[in-house]
Amino acid sequence: MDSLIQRLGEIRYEPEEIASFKEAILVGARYDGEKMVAALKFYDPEKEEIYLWRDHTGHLPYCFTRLSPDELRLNSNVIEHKGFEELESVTKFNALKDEKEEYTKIIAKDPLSIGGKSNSIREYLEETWESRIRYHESYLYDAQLIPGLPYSLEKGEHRKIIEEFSAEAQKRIEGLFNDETEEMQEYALEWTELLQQQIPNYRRASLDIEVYSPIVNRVPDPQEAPYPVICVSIVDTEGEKRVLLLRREGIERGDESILGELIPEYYDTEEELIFETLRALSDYPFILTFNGDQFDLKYLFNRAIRLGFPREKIPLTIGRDSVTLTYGLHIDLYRFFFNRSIQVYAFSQKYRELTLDAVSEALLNLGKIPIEKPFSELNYTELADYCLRDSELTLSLSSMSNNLLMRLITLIARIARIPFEDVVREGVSRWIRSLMYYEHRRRGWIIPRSEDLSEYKGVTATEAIIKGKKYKGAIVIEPTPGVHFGVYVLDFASLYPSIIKQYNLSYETILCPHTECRQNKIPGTPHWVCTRHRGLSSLVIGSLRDLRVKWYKKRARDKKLSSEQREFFNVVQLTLKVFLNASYGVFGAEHFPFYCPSVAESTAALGRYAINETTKQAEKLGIKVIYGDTDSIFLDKPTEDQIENLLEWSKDQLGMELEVDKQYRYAAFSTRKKNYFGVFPDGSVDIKGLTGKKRNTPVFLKKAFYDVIDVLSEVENQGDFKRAKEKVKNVVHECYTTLKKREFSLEDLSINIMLGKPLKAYVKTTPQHVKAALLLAEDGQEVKPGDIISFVKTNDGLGVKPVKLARAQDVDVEKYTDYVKSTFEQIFDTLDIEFGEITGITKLEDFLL
DNA sequence: GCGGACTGCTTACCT
DNA sequence: ACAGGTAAGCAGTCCGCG
Repeated sequence: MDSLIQRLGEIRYEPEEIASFKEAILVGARYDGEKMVAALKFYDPEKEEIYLWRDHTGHLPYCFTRLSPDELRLNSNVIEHKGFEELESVTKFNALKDEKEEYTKIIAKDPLSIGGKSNSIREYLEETWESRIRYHESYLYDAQLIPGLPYSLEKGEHRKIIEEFSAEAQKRIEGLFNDETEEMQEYALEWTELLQQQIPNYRRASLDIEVYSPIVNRVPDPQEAPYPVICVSIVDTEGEKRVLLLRREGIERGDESILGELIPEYYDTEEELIFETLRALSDYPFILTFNGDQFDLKYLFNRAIRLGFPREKIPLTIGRDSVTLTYGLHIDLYRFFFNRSIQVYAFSQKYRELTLDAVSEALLNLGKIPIEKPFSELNYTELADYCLRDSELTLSLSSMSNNLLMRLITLIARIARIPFEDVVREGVSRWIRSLMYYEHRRRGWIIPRSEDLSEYKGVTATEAIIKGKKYKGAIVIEPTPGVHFGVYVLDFASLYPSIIKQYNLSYETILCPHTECRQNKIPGTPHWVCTRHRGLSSLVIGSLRDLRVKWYKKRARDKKLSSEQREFFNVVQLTLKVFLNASYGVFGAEHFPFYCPSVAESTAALGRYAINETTKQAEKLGIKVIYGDTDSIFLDKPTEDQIENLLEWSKDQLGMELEVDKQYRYAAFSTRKKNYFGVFPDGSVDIKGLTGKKRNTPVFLKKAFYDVIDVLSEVENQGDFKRAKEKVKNVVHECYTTLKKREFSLEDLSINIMLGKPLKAYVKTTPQHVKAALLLAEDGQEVKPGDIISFVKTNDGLGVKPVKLARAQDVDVEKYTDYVKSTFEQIFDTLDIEFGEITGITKLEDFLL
């Protein structure tokens, strides 16, 4: 062990600090507590190395107060604070009041002297501004540094490298923004410049570890790290694959041929195994894991400590809920895939469950290696194979679709101005917060405290339909039940961002201080909007919206471009979509630093206004509106002229772009909102909100449901319904009788519901899936939030049993027939008119007779 | 003591 | 830690019932 500790010195601990480089991407930023300066990490794509650059400009942490320097000098807690450096009088623009103000900048020697400890300077002052911004971010904003962009370094001075983009492209973009203000044009050009820069290849490796556990189904606690690490796999972008195994007594080799060319490395001691792992980790600029923050790297670190490695020599830094590398960057894919915005908008909900198996199965069509035996009983080869697959999957997730994931991270970093490791660990509201902070610093605006905002802008005037919500949201138009042939769906392209742009919404423009603006009312609210200045968020969100709609989305579909170019434009438009979709919501989110419910409320109110006015206009033109939700209206057999007319009207009267989104051969509605299906001219089907589609629906019912949909997708006209009816009847009848005869397996009957919180957090009620989960827990299985509980309905006991613990005779068939009935009623109700007139059948029970 | 009406909780979905 | 609106099933409570 002593010699190993000695050899720890061989492991590269930090990136090299060099005086010059030609081109490297800014990827990381942190505060160097030892040297007391900001430290930046740059990635050189040529040499595939990380460089360190420490600030030498003398930049220091600070915050602001409204006290004058003289008043402050009376406060000895501040002036005599050991971290106090100096005071400086500054003028800042207060956008809430639309006037300049004098502030005193309190400069400190280190970030913790400003805030973060009980005796920090901000604790001795009643009011401080900008004292809660993390130092490394504050540094980036002040230096106007943008992560994700290439820089050069000469004699210790870095410079942004901007690759000129073609004069032609520049002209075209300018052309698109001809009708906009100069300010808007500037923003559009700046964004494009930022987004079009090359994204390099990132040299990276993925890591996965396996740990011995004496208890089956129990993952050892990474804080304690009580048991040995028995296997480590590392796979990199150059194609190298390694598996490191710990020799243990009584373990067989197994058939190594299943590993192909790979030769596992065997280690006699765990210390050597961990040493080699740490050495390998420090070889790569980027290390990818799947849940490494919570498990793999945390376990490695704590295990290393436990084995006697000195903390300061281990090339890992452990945080409250993250583990970072001292040399490279740690990208935890679990954190990124967990991000709702990424899940929904970047990957269109292709994966639902947040496990490596589920995510890779959904995105790569390849899952983890199934194992039947407990971990401790696997032979070396089986263990190696299993562990290797996890690393391979993790790396593949970052490489698929031409490195989509790495590109997304880079682009988000550029827009939000945050380091890569924060992109992966933080949510969209933090990204937008960062972008807003950057803009404030650049403009010399003081960043308002949330108290400042709520003082003037905290009011809402509408009442939400849902109890407990803060204001009224979108409207859903009551559907006209029945089958409608020839339906056109029109929608507003990014409705809320369009509204924010068009109506100048921003925290400083809503309820602004000028009396003459009070006339400029938002329909449906008592709020008014500024007529003097363009709002910051209106400008930022507006320019991003226009770029996405007018440039990136169009180019992503431009057949004149190579598929590679199109793909790039598509990644950019996806990234913009993530930001835009959250841009309205954040203003209604309390934890957002620019929380401004009046902005959110006004946005929603204008959305209702737009849809209501459009509906009125459609009806004026003689078109029947059969449904609508938030930003869309469904039209019954409109003519080309009528559509054209309505689109024109919207552009002229609302200033917003209404588009034809889709067209259905027919669409079927019941009386339920958010619940319909539509058949496209090519026979494919759009299903919205129907029970049969939901992920908790048992397989047997889902299958019957999709069989029915198949039949209905073939219906071309009213006349076809008669034959379709017979087929549908057969399908449902078959399902019903098979159920009655108990011929479905338990798996077919299982209901799958996700556990939303820890079992003990269910204090108000005990839903069925929780009852089932409690039975699993009793049986000794680990159950945690995010797990999908599979259970069947039973006659005995609690009325439910986990599939794993149930027997066929336990099943409550009656309960399942209710389920069948309610699922198909959603469809039958829509067909009521046609079916009903012929047979008088509306309810399933009658239908089956 | 039981059952129907009602409210609230929970999940999954829609935009 | 982006928002609100809707459907569905069930848990739990209240109230009436001579």
